[in-house]
Amino acid sequence: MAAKGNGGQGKRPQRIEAAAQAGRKPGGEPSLSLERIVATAVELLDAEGVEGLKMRRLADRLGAGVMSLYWHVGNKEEVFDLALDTVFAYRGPPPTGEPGDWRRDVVHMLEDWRAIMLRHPWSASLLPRRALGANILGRLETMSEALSRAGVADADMNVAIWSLWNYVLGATVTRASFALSDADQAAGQQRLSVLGERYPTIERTRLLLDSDWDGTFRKGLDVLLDGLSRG
Amino acid sequence: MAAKGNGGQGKRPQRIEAAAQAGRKPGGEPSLSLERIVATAVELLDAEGVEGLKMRRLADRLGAGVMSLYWHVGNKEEVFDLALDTVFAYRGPPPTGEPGDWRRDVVHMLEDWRAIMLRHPWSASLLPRRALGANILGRLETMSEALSRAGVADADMNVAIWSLWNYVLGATVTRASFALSDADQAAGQQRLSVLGERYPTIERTRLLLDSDWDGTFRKGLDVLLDGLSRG
DNA sequence: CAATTGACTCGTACGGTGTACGATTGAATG
DNA sequence: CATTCAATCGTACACCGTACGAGTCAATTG
Repeated sequence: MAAKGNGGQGKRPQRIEAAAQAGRKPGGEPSLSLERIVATAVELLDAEGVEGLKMRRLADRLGAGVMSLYWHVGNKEEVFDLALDTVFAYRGPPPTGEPGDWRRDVVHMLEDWRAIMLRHPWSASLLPRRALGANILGRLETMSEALSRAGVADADMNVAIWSLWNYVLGATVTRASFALSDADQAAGQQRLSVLGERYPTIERTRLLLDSDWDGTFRKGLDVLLDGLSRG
Repeated sequence: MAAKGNGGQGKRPQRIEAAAQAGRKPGGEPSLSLERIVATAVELLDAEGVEGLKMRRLADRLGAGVMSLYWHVGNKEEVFDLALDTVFAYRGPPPTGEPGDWRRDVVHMLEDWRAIMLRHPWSASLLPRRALGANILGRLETMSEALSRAGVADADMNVAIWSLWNYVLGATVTRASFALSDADQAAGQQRLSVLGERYPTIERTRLLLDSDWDGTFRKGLDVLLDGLSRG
């Protein structure tokens, strides 16, 4: 009730069907379209971050008036939803290798997912507060199928799926957040000076300093997969 | 560079020290104070969510003028940072039981953390984009110590810490996001109708429907702890 | 052909936001 | 009393998302 959280598409009269026949500039550009808007939104998010996405700026990049966007989009929230789900499209594992290798498939999908979130850091911070789009659901389905093939019983499926899901989401969110907060060196240095006194174990293990994020991610994932497939 | 990401406190001239001697209302209220501001911000966040926190509304609740806040706070971002870290304070495990039970300590802390995030759902969605405050670092330290006691070598510590951390963060973020998006029933129903065709495995395991979140969380955590303590 | 429709674009305007700036208050200090 | 300084607050401004309605053109219809 607090959040508007519009899961399905709204019931605006606009843009029921049809595309591209009227209203192009004298130059001859393809005019506006939902695809172009979303693609540009992703560009802008990549370049400027979540708070850098303003409707006016988006319209500028598209060479259009601000209000023209609202024929296609409804509101700004919807732009976020669409950008998020667009970015999470999954092409599936490469066909090389044996077809039955469920573990390879799962790892590939999760690492692909993580790579996307690291390439588009805004997506990690946006995911928590948006409903799941088709592409995200598709990834869940893909993972469920693979685990089913791996012999995980339906009764244990929820634990398995959510454990993996949570792990990847958490890993990426953490990683993205650290990459950002380390950007300002001054604060980092200041943090270090306090570290030795108040957080001795953290400092000893150099937890925040030279974590091998990729390796750590893989190892933790292995632990999880071992435990889950063992039943 | 995209985000301002002010890790440490700023260098505003205001509020270096001192508190409470001047400027109270004729009534005799304790006037303004950083503690009161942050506490009220948490109240407001609990009641209205992230986008419900406006400086004017916060000032109203405090019976103060809007700009009075800015003597204490710097900007709105800082209010978020402070509210977040305040909420994550940890009192430590209950002293009952044997002192050496590392696993109980770790589980207690993680479940406490998760409970907090579920009680304050905004905190889960805010955590991804903010730097770690003192209380969050404290939790990392507590966990490191417990794992060290458990016999985890320093070399393996990063994997252990981050795996657990990621798991809890992901689990809570996911949980909070689902609680919100299921609030609008209409969209949920619509999603179900599509589910059977496009996502058969999801539907068969009733993944999104009757997940036992608490039980699932515990089981996944056990898998992880088993694997990690085994080395 | 002219008239109508409807997809699409966009300028203007409005209410709401965070906050810069300077005026104001009142206790503490000389 | 005069000065200082912590603290409060009203006004004003730039910027935001977007409601509203007018404008443009291709396709359709008579």
